[in-house]
Amino acid sequence: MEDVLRLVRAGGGRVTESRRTLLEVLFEAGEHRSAEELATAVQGRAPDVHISTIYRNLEDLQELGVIVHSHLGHGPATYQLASLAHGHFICEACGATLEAPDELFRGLADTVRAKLGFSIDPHHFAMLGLCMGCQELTRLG
Amino acid sequence: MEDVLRLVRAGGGRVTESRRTLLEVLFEAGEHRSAEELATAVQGRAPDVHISTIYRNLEDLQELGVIVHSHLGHGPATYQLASLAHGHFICEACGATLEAPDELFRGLADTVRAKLGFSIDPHHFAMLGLCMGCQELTRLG
DNA sequence: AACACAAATGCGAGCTGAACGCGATAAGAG
DNA sequence: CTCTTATCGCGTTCAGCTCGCATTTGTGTT
Repeated sequence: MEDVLRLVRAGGGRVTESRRTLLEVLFEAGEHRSAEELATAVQGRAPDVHISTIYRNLEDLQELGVIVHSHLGHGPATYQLASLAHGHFICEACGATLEAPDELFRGLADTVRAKLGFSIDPHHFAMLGLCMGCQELTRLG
Repeated sequence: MEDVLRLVRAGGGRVTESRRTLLEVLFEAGEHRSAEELATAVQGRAPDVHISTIYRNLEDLQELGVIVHSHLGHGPATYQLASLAHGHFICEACGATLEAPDELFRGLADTVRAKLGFSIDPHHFAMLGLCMGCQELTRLG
């Protein structure tokens, strides 16, 4: 947290109440928070912070590499600390979200680097599919 | 094409001018077309077709399994015939799009099925990362 | 060939998620 | 304490898509 504030200042940025509060919330809130959720949480402590300020700060913090956002489906983007980033598998049928340890992607990452020269970031977009339960249902129905 | 029209009728649907024209366009246009692009193409032949009709027909055709849509980035969704579906790798830096043969995902698919019981559909969301050129640039600074 | 009726359409309004323009405010270097 | 300018609050605007509703149009049936 203190490190991040130092990083903000180092980049010519200022540590404002909204920015500090947003960071506090991000550190406490865990994963997969939408901008709207973060705004509500921030406004619980600093009521006048406008949602557009949240969006601007989220963008700034991303540029600093402190946080990342990902898309888990058709809803709003979700934000979290970069250190917590991981991949996701989401069931198209029931919406269940499985978190994916990075090891799972290692094989794909190696293959893609070898064949296409491309270095993947498996976190940004979720990977869709069917969870175990919904595969059963599909098979039966 | 004829098969698709038959399928539409079989499902209680009707073959309207807008629906047939949209299908023609989809068969001719190839891959990665946004709803807006498809609308423009359709309107070249049937000027009164409204964009909301395009969206509704795209949805219906998806439910029939004739087409699929995917998200290649932060812009609009792109549509194409289900038979042409494939995965994508997109460079976060320069936007380059690489198409991914399904074999690339086989290893991941097997691992994920074994470990999580989850059956992946690698087409829906693109996978981000860095292309060869942009990796070089990043390395150089 | 005409009918009836649900499916589909055109149009406009509405919705969500996000970005922008602008004048006011305040962080923090000197 | 002052001055510069990063940041803010607010309202507006945008993109992408969805919905409600009156009207039109396929299509199986007569």
